[in-house]
Amino acid sequence: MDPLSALQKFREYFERYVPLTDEEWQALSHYLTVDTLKKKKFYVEAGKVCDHIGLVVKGAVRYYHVKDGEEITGYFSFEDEMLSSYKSFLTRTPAANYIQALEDSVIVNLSHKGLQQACMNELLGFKMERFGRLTAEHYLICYEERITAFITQSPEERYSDLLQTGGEALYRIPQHYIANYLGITPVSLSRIRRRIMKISA
Amino acid sequence: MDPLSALQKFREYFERYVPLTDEEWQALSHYLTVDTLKKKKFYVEAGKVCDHIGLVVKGAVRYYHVKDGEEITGYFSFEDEMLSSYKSFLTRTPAANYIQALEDSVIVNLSHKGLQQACMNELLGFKMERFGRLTAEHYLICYEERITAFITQSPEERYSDLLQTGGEALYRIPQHYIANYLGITPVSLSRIRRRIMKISA
DNA sequence: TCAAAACGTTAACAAAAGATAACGAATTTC
DNA sequence: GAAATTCGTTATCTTTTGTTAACGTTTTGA
Repeated sequence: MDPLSALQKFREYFERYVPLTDEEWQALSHYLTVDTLKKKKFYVEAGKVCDHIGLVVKGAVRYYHVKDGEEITGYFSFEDEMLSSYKSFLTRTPAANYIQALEDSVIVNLSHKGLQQACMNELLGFKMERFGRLTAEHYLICYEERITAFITQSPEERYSDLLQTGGEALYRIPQHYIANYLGITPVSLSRIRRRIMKISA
Repeated sequence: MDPLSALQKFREYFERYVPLTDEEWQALSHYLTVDTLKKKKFYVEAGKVCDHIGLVVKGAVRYYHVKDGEEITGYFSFEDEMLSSYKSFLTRTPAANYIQALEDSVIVNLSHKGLQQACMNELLGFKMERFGRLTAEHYLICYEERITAFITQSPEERYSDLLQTGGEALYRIPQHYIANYLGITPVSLSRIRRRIMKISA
């Protein structure tokens, strides 16, 4: 993936929230970098401050925590999704989680400093602020729904729903990561799968 | 609680995120209403669009879903916290949940239309946008942490943590609501409480 | 004020999930 | 291309949770 079409993808993503003039885009793109992240490499590591926010233009990453020496995967970002350890990025405190590339990936990054400068930019400030609000709102809604699922649904229901809504991206993820995502063990997910198989068979 | 000091509380809350001149506050307060919500009355009902966002100035509310005829409590807002059925408010779609007063409450409200007007207001627009972003980010972080707890912790750990961080507000809430909040049944929470009692005794 | 409803706990049993280990298959790595 | 690792499933056993029902207590509301 060449840098120019990567940047173009970022522009398309941004303009889904806030339209830009060519001049504004010119100014904004100044603050962006196009980076590659090889499989298994880290976008963020626990204990370090996450200094950027990015858009996955190609590839996929997983978010995970380490508890009692075990990795627990909590989330994924695929093409056309933002990624960051949001709390760390927003509050400038050390991240509690790792973000690691599941595949060779291409990411368009905006550093914390770059974002600050873009927000102070006469031309861009208002639109950056608006983009930030809409992005935060978007994830707020996603998280709200996920919490609701934890409270109102059984693991089996959560998995069934995920199968319906998850799309093909699901098949790129190892089962035991999905189990973590659902809040259960891999062994338990395997049993749920067998139960569902029998019903639908 | 008189309306003026209720509004003053809203200003203080707002200025924790974005400072205002007296003139700006004058303009903003124009869009606000001070409402009372008697115990058991609804701030929002499932199926209806949530048309406002508010600040709890006095009292407390609970958020709940109804599934298979059962109420499942997912969240609470106490004094000095915002409340809204965010997804419904932001996307103008019917709410999936109820919000009900746990106590007689006083709420400073901003309607969707009021917010829009405030955002278009020459004087206020930028600051409203910024307040919206910071508020969304605040809840984003809260939700992120709650999801992490579901994934990485047992119900017992979640309850222990809640006891430490929850403060006195916890004692105003019936146990079975807390059980729902933790994603378990009231019976299960009762057992967890007994286990913890025995350990600390 | 008094009956009704709501609440928290406990018991008994069923169902589900966690922990651990084993196994072959697939994938990775050198 | 061979050895090592990872992965998904299954089995066994233990622990936890869910379900239902009962009970005394507190709170609510007419």
